[in-house]
Amino acid sequence: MTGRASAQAALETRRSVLRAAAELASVEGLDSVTIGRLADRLGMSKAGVIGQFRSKEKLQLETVELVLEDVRARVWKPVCHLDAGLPRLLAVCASWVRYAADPGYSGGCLLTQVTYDYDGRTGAVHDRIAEGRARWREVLRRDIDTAVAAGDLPPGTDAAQVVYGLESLAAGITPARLLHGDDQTEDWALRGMHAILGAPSTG
Amino acid sequence: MTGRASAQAALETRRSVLRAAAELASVEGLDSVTIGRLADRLGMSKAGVIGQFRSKEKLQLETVELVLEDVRARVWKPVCHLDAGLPRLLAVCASWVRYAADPGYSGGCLLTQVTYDYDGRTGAVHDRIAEGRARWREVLRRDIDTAVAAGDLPPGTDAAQVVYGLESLAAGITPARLLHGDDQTEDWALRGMHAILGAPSTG
DNA sequence: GATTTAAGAGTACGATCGTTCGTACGTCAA
DNA sequence: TTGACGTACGAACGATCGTACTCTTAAATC
Repeated sequence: MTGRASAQAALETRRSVLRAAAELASVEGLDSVTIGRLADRLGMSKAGVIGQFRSKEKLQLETVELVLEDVRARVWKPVCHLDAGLPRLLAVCASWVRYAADPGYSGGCLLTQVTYDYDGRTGAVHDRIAEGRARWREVLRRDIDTAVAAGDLPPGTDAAQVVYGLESLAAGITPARLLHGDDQTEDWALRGMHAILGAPSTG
Repeated sequence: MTGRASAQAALETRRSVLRAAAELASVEGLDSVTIGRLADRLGMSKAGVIGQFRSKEKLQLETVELVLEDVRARVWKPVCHLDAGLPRLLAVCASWVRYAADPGYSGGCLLTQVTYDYDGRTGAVHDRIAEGRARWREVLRRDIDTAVAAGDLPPGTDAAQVVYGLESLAAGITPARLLHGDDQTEDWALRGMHAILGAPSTG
């Protein structure tokens, strides 16, 4: 059997490695995260870093898993208890843009970064990102359909088009912030989302 | 003096290197473009590849310059002769999304790729991208202001917000296409832009 | 036709990449 | 206390990175 204290210490190590990997990846991209640099940054040996995972790709995948969980916890979880349909959609948009504008990584929202980085590649990371995004789209689409059924959105609304607009506006926050220093990105994105959803934007 | 024929051959080499670099960068990102892989792909030696440029960063910068020129030629140039204001804005949107949906690189629009890749970094590539995007924003903003003055957009229109919406919708095309295989991204983006600009979307 | 010039090949350099090995140390069960 | 187990280390592997050099070769100028 695995010892308890050592297992907990190992878990602690995993988390610190993943946290460092996420921070680094947000700035320079997921494949600029090298074992050696992580080892240096953490004061560990390369073997100690990679030993927790079995390969670099596994480490990358776990990093993706970490950020997906982070988004789920900070964007979806605070609003999932609300009434399905437009109310929850508006709340999702608010927490979404808030997260994107202040994700806790110095290189901006890591999910956006990895999404645009791996969209054109093949492999496990691409597939995982595509799957995660597809699920998120599904969540949004369901609430859009509910809103249409409730009469909160016009009948005949193209849910896919609405989803596209929302995710594009959310993803635009990071480059606007980091390339131009825009500090109103959260407002811009949220107002755009409200326009799409037919909600009045309070000044 | 530089010979004419050899200089032309060298220029040919430059272009083929840059074209290969752009194609590779669109898929795997600008810093996955290594001298060795370019040399292999082009059937050249590493020295022959890098000899045209003085360092890898110079090659990266010239690749960025190439794609900026490409966008200018294929997005802006076809519509720049139109009347300033809303007419030209609508035409820009059309050629913009058309370009983003079919940029000629197998990894999607390279400008979008590099933008989201380097937004959080420091260095010459980041700075050049930021400068290019700032100029593009300026072009858009001017036509928006003209449209407002002409009464084609409501007075009090927030030009920065409109610009943000347009560039976000354009940038959303690539991941939607490549991650989910969406083939209606051009429509989605264009309709979203028309909604922002208050133009009716013809079905 | 001889001289000059530059493009590109070839080779090598030190650094770093991801990965694998043997080993030392600490923790648990027996 | 002993034995088994797992963590993390240090060292080393072959491969590849960007760059710097020499050398060949072909074109341009005289």
